Amino acid sequence: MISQDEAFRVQDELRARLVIPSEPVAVPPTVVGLDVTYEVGSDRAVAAAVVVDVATLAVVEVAAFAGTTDFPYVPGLLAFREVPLLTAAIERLTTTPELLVCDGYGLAHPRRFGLASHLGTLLDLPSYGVAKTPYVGTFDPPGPGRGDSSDLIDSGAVVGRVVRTREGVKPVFVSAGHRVGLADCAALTVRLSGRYRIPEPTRQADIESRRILREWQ
DNA sequence: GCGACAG
DNA sequence: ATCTTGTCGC
Repeated sequence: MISQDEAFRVQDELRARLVIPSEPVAVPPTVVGLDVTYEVGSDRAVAAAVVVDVATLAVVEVAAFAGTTDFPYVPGLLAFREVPLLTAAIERLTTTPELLVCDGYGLAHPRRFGLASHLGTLLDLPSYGVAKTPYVGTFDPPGPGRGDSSDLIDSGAVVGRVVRTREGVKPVFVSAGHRVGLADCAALTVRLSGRYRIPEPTRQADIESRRILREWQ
């Protein structure tokens, strides 16, 4: 396992490859939702990569990787815990991944390099993060309706958007990862959310990784 | 120094 | 993250 100082250096090196376009990018026909479920009291875990059709929100393909983590959970270093498992799951897909939807943050991170940015630059794929709870930054509550959103601001910079995916539910925290701008990420999050607060790709990845871990142990 | 801290 | 079902409410 690498040290925290080494992990910081890896983040600095990978951040040099980061590309955040200021113009909108085309929405791909499919996206890949990602999540990891851990076994209680051990370092065994299952990562799931779920391909979702953007037009219908239907699950097109599920791939998973069961293994062990070698890095503890450290806020700000989540990528070092989850990226090896997630990349292994992504490599098992037969569908070509076009855009990664991660459970966590991208640029809304203490060093502007969360899990979504890490995975995106490593695989050179468009990526962004959807988190369920705040981490860095301040924000005003978004309006009450589906699609309402507000800026997530850290150190004077807009690092993400707080997005209401359903009327009357807690918002989610969206930030760009790599090769996609924040406005696209926020709009896509609303498009990818149907009946639930969590957008379908990461919601299905959560469900699948749980189910596979349950059957695997 | 103290508390807070994605999953 | 994880331990966990039903239940209240829109």
